[in-house]
Amino acid sequence: MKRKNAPGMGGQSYPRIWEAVRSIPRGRVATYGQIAAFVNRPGHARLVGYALHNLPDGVEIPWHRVVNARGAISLPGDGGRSQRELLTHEGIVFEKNRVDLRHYGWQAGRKGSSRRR
DNA sequence: CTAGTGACCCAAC
DNA sequence: GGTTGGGCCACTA
Repeated sequence: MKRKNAPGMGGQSYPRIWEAVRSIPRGRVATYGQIAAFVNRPGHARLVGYALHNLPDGVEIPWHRVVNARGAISLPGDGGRSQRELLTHEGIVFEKNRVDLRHYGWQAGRKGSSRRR
């Protein structure tokens, strides 16, 4: 099948992901899976990571509000530390390099039922 | 088209 | 509780 594998075109999914991330309210965090689902791409959490890595500069995107399913920062190196600082500044409470998705997670509002392992 | 990679996720040891 | 491995699929060269 003729696939448009032309270089430079890349994924149009990126803008969508950026918009979703931009939709994250302050004081809240979203997981890669959540964003992936938001753009109608269930299971493609990696794509979100790709998009964030290819983040365009000049646009205000709260990428620091995006964490992995465990509520931890995946970005290694300095970026991770910066992200923690930013989130803490937003009012997010970090528990040993982890945030409580029950309270800070986007769409968090689940009662009681804990879904973990 | 093939091959390699990855800001992930989950199950198992 | 942390560590290892495999899988998934999109994107790049």
